[in-house]
Amino acid sequence: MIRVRFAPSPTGNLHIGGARTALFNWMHARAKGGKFILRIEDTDLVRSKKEYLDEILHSLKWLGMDWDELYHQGERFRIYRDYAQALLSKGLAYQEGQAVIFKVQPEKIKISDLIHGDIEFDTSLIKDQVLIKSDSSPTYNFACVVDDASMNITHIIRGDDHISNTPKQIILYQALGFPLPEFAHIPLIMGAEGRLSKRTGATAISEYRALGYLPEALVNYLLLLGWSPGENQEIVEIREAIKKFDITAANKTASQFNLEKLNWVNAQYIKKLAPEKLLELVKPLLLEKKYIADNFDSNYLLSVVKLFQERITTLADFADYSDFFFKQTLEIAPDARKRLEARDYSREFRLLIERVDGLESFDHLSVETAFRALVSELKIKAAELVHPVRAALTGKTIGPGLFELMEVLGKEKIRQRLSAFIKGGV
RNA sequence: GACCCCAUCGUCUAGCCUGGUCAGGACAAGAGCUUUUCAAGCUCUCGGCACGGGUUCAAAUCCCGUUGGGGUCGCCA
Repeated sequence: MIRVRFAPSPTGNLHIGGARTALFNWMHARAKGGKFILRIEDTDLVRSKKEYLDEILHSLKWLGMDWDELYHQGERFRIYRDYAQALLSKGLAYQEGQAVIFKVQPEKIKISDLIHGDIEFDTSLIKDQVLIKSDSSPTYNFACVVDDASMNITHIIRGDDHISNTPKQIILYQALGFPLPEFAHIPLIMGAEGRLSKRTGATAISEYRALGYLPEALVNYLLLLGWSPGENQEIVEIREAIKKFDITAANKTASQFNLEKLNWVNAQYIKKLAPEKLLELVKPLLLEKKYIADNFDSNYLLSVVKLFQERITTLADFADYSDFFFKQTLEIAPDARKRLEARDYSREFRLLIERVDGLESFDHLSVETAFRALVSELKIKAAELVHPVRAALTGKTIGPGLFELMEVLGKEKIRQRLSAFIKGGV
């Protein structure tokens, strides 16, 4: 039985790199019918915080990763002490004050990493290792080995940055008489300028959630960083990805996080959504912005959603782009105002209101027919009236097709908004 | 500095193991089509095997070195 683990430390949020490590572990377990174990490494008594733990758990769930077992190192100090005691009695460790320290013997260690192949280390370069600190808490490497062994972890899939911890851990496996697991060190995710940091963009998974990225899209993108489903495939559903996943096929090279590509993946997922589903996702954001109330007409909302589904990159875009459908008083963007002030459109707007009001069946087709008839009579190009009308109705110079949005907006709002720009009233 | 890891378009990657297909795709960028705008979509273009040696009839692919990048050297995890 394959058993893997993700072992976050609740001293910060779940970030992009951690999520990818968790994902590769989870994928490996799910691909091979194994178990995915979550182990909270909260041995740092000072920096570990409950809020971080909650955030990590929530982010993992949001991304769709479920775990089969959950452990907290904070509840296992007794176990680490006992193993340290055993090493003490075997004469493999010594005490220094309250601390227990492992005596490192010089030897050559060779591991066969599932991703990197053979890696050799010389332990004479490693100094004696603290197992139990003076405050009686275990060190990372010690607790990690004791737990990985006692939890029967078969594959340790973790970041490249742990390669140099590996020999330190292997000598502990040997001293404790534990069998060695397989190791797979996956490359790190970098930012544009070196390390991925908050300076270069969002790092926490929760930030991406708030920004309006879909978990499926984020997972898909993360998967593409260091692994490929093959056959030039970019968009891959998680079920299919699990079938194809093979940890030994993961890349060795560090990859750079690229927001543009994430945006593209996210837009692809949004486009694939059923409009009703997109409505559900977008509704909380509109409620939060007070654009709508809880009992808002969902047919109207659905029509608006359909208008924007193909043109948004994130869920947050929706609220920004579609505000004019919900706000009572319109904000006119500077470039839209310029359009409206180019000349006096009072006559055209007045006529358009009349035509629209007179329409028996009101949909984008009939609106367009009426509109085109009007511009033809006025002997102007459609575009000459389209742009100012859009500006007056939406406060923007960009957006969905004018006639489609007019259909959804309705006669009443069209009349109100156009009137606002008619000199001397209607 | 020591030790370790890595090296294909600007970015993510396929190809590498089992040398021999114009080095393929995606994002971004540029152009065009479409068009009432912005997107989307479609078509095209630009652009890469870090460098130097070997091995071989043949090297992105195997070997060595150089350079470059990254990681680690805590009683943090």
